[in-house]
Amino acid sequence: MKTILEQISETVSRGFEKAGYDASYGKVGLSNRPDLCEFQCNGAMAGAKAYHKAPIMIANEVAEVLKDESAFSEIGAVAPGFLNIKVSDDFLAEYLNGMRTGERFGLEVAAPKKIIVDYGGPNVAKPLHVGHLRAAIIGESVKRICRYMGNEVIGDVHLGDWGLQMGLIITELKKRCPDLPYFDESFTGEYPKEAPFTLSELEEIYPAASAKSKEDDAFKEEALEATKQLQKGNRGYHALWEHIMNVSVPDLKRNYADLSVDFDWWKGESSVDKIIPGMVDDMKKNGFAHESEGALVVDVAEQSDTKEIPPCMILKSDGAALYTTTDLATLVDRKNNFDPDHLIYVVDKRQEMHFIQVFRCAKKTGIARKDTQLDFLGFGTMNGKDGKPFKTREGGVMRLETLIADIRETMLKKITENHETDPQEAEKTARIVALAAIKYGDLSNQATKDYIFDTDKFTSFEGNTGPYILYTIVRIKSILAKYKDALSGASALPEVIGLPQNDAEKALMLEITKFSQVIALSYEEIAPHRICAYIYDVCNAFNRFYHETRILTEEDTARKEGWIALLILTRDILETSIDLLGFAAPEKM
RNA sequence: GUCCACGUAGCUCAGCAGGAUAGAGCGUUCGCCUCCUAAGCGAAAGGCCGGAGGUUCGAAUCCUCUCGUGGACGCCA
Repeated sequence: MKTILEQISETVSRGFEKAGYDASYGKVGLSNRPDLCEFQCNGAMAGAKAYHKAPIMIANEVAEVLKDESAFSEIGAVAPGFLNIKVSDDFLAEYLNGMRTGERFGLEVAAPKKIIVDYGGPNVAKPLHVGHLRAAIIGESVKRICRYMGNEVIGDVHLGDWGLQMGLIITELKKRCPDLPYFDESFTGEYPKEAPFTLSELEEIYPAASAKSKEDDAFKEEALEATKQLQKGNRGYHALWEHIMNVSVPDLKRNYADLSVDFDWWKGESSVDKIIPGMVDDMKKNGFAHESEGALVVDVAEQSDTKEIPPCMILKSDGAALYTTTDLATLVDRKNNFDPDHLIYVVDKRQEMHFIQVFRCAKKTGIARKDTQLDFLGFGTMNGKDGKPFKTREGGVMRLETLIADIRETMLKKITENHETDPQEAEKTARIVALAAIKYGDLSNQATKDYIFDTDKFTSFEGNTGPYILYTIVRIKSILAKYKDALSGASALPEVIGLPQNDAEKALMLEITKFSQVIALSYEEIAPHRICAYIYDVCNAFNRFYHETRILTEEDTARKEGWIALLILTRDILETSIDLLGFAAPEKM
């Protein structure tokens, strides 16, 4: 089904043609003067020059041609040359009924593409902290949007499980427990099945080792060497690495599940390690890679660059792989396993340079096809109320679990304050609302900008917040539930949406019609915040309508049934939209 | 130093394939519950869209310069 703007534009374009002008001037947009009209066309002013005619004359002629058009209840020319349009009730109701019966509410999708969204990047052995929140939330939403648009989409967590942090942990462990068999080079037996550390010990070991390496050069040297040994296949180190993974990954999975974030692939840097030697050889053989300052690099600077782009480093001067190496090898792996048309990296925007290098190198060396779309969606920093990076009161990095627990507690308090509820039920609802508060709070901002994580604001039921959205959906559900209860036996819910009965109802209907445009735009721009803005508009329109209309007590059955059908569509649109953002609504709250 | 992003109401943010009077929310002030969840709705006050030029019939939106803030600039990830 064509979007409402497309349909109206087509009609107006025909009008321009009939009046003797080029059809291209008939493009219609949303009105920016809702007090005057619902849709507007500015084509007459654009065409004035070409036709040497006053814009108002052109607009008048077009309006005259279209004055009997059944889709419009009003079309008029206004100085200096605007065409102001209101759609007819019949047209609007017909459009909504088309949405109701159409797949994806009439949203048209293009031929499916294969897309990989890379949006995790947590390091194993480290607990998730608030820095991982944005990647998870934005990436999950992007993945769902891509999928909704009919594409085949893979979400990959892309674990940091192969770099220096593993060497650091191994080295620190060696200092603490040198007698473990993993450090005995002559040991040939089987290593223990149980890890020599617990999760919380592991979480303590890494920061300790990291801190040590910053002060102690010898320790850092050792860690670098251990990293290299691990990558070379040292048996004991590899066994330790497996322990680290076995202890850490289940915990990561649990944390992501808590956020309703899930990945199709749990691959990591380690899973592409075997690819690296061959890839590097190819780059050398084909003349892409050369030595520079002891390291192996590929030049990626281009003539048109306005700044210097350093070469893409493939191997460090000690021969070890690094970030770029594994990212490139990952591209090789992904091509072999999935052959994606499009890759989207949801990563902190400070890593932009790195990805420019990787993308250019991949294209240049043929690791990515020339027509593969490589996108870097860099997100901004999550700041505290003071405008500085989000920290705990003590100034440390806050664990993600702690943050989520805090928000849940706040929500639980609010829910129990306002309503008497069963404690278990309240707990469940609090979890759902808390997730909405966090995710909506993040996604309603443009991803690329820094934003302020304000707990008080996000958990509020007032304003543009997750809880307000859920509250509105619950209101709708509540009416539908009551309506259903009153229905005799197995009668079906009414389906057909009727003509709007008042301004508030028409306004709600008009908001709903924007669905296709909004989803398509948020997909094109990879911009979930567009969906947030849309949802908020729909909720406001609904609440206004709700306030003016007594639905359940309406005596005119046809009217009432039309409203129920409209509520069902509103609910479905809202629930579909929040699902694209990565959260859901409860039945009651 | 070079390059990039951002600067919109007291605060937090939309709007940026140029259009008619720049929008929300919070906060402030004032109304509205015998009625489907008042966790709601309505209204008021609050702006030289950082500054200066330019392109255009028309600029918050495009271009140039300038000031301010943040970030990136080869062996961390």
